[in-house]
Amino acid sequence: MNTQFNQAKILLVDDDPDILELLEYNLAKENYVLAKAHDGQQALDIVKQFKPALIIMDVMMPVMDGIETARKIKAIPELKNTLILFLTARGEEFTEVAAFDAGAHDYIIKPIKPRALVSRINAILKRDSAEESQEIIAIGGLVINRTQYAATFDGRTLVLPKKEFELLSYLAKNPNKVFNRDELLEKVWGSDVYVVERTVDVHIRKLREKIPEYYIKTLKGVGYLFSIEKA
Amino acid sequence: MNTQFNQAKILLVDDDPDILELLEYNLAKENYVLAKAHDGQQALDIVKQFKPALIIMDVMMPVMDGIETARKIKAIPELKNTLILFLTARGEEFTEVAAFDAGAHDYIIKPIKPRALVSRINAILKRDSAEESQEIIAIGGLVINRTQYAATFDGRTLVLPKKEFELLSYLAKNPNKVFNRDELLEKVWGSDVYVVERTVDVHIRKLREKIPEYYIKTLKGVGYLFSIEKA
DNA sequence: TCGCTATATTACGAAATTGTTAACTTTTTC
DNA sequence: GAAAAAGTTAACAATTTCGTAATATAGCGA
Repeated sequence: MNTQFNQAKILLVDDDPDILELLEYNLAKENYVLAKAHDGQQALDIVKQFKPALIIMDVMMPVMDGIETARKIKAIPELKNTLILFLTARGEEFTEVAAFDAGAHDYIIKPIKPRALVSRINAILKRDSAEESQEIIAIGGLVINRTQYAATFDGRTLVLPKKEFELLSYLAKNPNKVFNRDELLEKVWGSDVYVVERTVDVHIRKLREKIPEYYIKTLKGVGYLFSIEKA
Repeated sequence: MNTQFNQAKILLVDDDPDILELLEYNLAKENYVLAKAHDGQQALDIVKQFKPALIIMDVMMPVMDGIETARKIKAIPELKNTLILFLTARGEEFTEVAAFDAGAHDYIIKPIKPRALVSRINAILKRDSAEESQEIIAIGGLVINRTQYAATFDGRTLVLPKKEFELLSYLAKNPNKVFNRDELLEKVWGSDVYVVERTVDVHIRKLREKIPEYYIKTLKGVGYLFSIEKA
């Protein structure tokens, strides 16, 4: 089926053991890391430790229904961004509105067709992880258009050679995240390029001449980080 | 789901990241090209570069509300015809009149139902894009008539051999988009033609003799791009 | 505050990329 | 089938970008 590394964690929640098994069987084949819960309460218990990237959950469950469970999970700050996919039976009284309101990303109508399910899940998780080459990055007056290979700051055009452009793109795409020189070389220069670490400094400096200096901060001994906060 | 090529550009504007993500997920599935903004100001920054066909925007936003933003966008001559669709919460104090006054095409009441949203958007954009295979390309004084295989600049006839004509057509049809030599060879020469990459350079040069030189820009290490902007 | 270490800055040369020209080949036209 | 036009290639020139190293500056712990 699939030989690549998936490794994404998925929590399966359903009170019907058959469904759980069906899901487990099909997703295990895809190398996902799985956990199972039989009801909403159990899901809540598990989720904090397991921290799945995606939760596949039946809407209709005893004890606590899917909507309610989703709402409680979304209320936990560190799990706010967990993806949730609901399972619902055809004709089941199901308020689509309530589901999306509770933070659902999608839903699937039972009976489950394994092929469709798997491709849908692959799609959801691929999008989430594959750090897409977003065509437009906009943050703090800075607009980077990767299609045009052009960037503007407060409307004024920035002249950015390739390396500077790529470096700025990478930093701006991951604001408030620190990268050390090695990481930047790896991500921007590529894993096969062998240059001295200090090269990064020089490019950082050139960028600082073109955008507000404080946008790129130095954390001594740690790395560089893009952030539009002043202090 | 939708397997066809949409390619229409949509700008999403909302201060709630969850809504943005929800919209992004559902529209990306439809192959739209997306950009996101978190507030009105950012939307304004982006819009000039991105030139979306449609803007989906929350009405209530900090910094600058949707109505105000829409008004400013509509005030930019080249964006006058951009479609705008507002998002508004039920019961939100929302003057429909003001919205349409600001140039809105439609509005949607939250919570968002993805299926409905997508079909509504498909409908809006389909209606708008009766786009044929574009037999006439006109941009910045340049008029290319593919049916007649003729081109003029500022009214004067350009003498363009076939390859030059095709190359210019392709570039002008995709303004502000960068292509490297490989892509141009693929698209203009065809996938079965085997010529040296640098052949492109020579044709680019010949074109530059016939239209304002700055129309075709070189991005070192990246490719060529057609743009009528001067700098 | 001193001294050590990490980062900033600068300038310069090497490397990579593109521009330009002209000779050569292929295709088209008459 | 010859002449003209178009297309391709290759060589060399011009340009830009990049990486390095040397030096200056700043931050941090003792």
